Amino acid sequence: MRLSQYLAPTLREEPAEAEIPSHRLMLRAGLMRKVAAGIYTFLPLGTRVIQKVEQIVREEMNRAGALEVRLPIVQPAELWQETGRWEEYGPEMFRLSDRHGRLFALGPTHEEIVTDLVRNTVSSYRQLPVTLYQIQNKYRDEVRPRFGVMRAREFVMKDAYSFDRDEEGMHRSYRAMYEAYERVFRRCGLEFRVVEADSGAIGGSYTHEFMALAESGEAEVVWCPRCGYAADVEKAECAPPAPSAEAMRPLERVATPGVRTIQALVDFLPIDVEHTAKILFYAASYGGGREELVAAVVRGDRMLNEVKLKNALGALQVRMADQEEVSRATGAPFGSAGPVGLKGARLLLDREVAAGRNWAVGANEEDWHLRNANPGRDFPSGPIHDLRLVGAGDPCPRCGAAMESRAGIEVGQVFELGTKYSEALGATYYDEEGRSRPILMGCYGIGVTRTVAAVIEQRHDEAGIVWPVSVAPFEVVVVPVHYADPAQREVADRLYRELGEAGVEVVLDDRDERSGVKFNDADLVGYPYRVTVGPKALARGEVELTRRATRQTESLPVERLVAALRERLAADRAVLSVE
RNA sequence: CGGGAUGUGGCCCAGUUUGGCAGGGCGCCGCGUUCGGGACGCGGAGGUCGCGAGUUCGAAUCUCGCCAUCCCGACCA
Repeated sequence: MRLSQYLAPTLREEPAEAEIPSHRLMLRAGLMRKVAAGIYTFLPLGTRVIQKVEQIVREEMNRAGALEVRLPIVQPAELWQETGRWEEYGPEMFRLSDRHGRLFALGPTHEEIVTDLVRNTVSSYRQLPVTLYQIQNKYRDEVRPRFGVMRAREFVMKDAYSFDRDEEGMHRSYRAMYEAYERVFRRCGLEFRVVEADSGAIGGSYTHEFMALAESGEAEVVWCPRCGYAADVEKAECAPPAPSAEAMRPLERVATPGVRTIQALVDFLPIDVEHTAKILFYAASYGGGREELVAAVVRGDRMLNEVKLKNALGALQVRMADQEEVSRATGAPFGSAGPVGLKGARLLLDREVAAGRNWAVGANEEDWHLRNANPGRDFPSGPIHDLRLVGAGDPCPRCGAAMESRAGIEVGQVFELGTKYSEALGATYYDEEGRSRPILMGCYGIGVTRTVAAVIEQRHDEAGIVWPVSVAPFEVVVVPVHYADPAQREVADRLYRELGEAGVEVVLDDRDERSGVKFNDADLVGYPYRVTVGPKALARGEVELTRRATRQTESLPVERLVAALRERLAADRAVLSVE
């Protein structure tokens, strides 16, 4: 491809609307343009990168035995009503109606459609197992689209669904996808961790997330450097606290005028923060409009994990209760609540509070606190749950070593669904004895456009993107310093032609621009290699080969360039290889 | 949905406080000079100042309403 005939509009200045590196660079390097919040047009360069990732995904899916299909984006409401998700999915689903007033959704995911397909086409155990996948746009009307394609409303996703006769088969299918995902992300050059995750609303039992480590990530990964335990912070546990050896001291009521926060309490008494406990009030909803006020007690310096709270309660949703709700139900002034004598809310203790002694807590009375409150003596000793958010430094639940934590981008997730959808939609098969059985399902997603963003987050510098060869839009750019010069033109044209013939993905920057413009664009777009054809080296019959990642340049004879470049590319591919 | 900010040519921004000719840089078109890290000169095109009302002799600027975009939070298969 000749850049003079290509559409790669790079921007000299930082787009005002973009914050994180991948978003800024995708706009600046001419990969995409915004059309509306969370909705983008992909230009030729961006399209090529997406296709590269798609192709890697496709190869690994096919290798794992999955079959590619194309399911509709426009999906009838009836199917979603059958599983109850027409209501459940809420405002995140784009909905529309046709000219007859029939309701449809733009697919945010495809469990309903694919299960409908399978219930109508699969009836015998002989047809199982089967795994179907597609690579296609998905639509989710996110509350807050942000960071470019990181959280978009229209995005490219690979989604796969496995169908098995029994649990064992489901585990096998799951394992196959899990391994395929590891290969995909390794080939894309991502630094990632596979973590245990909360199954959330999708209702499965077993699930892992694939997290690309990056500061801009919206998720947090906690892992143990010793034994390898790794989990999404929403799910992460830590080793249970040892029961306190302290003797219970007598309960003491202390005047604490104006003290409303844990920090103020620590400073005022004074007391160490490890002996303070706080109450967090939540409104838990269980469906059918049933709501309940919940009081969760955790150590003063801990954060509550809302996902754990939700799971402990078996609630559909929890939200922090507001001041007014709390004082109405408990009669306790906000900021002075404590577990001793608390009324009007369901009390839950974090393990750490249950195991501890002599807590400083609110007295349920303005300007008063209690010291040496003890579970079992002064307030109920249960129910006990693991409610706290764990983080860096907490002991590993498996081996006790101090864990580490980093932000991550969720680029993929694998789920075992069991029979949730097959039962709702009546997807069954007949076994060898002619008995009808529900099909066991799994579902597996990769955010393709998000993966592109994750690669950029991990691989960029102040000048631009630093693509790994596997997903770069082109592998090499040939830059004649001054294309109008006949000698340079002749060599540049020849190298461009020979590289193309050798199967290298190459662009020729034949634009009538100054060399500085072309060099800067080459760095911005991030082609892994640049071949510079300039008068200095050319006088010796040489050209320069520069590696984008290191900026290292070597000069070599024109006739050796093609072979040398093929060698370098082969070596780079070997690094990303999964063989 | 709560909080904050911003909307002026394709891009980045000034002008709004104190109402008075719609500006600069980049990019774009033409000519010339230049040519190893975002050149220079000359000439040129391009704007309902987010939209709608209102105040005023006069509104990018003041008032009211709406919309869009971005950030933080809540939310998130």
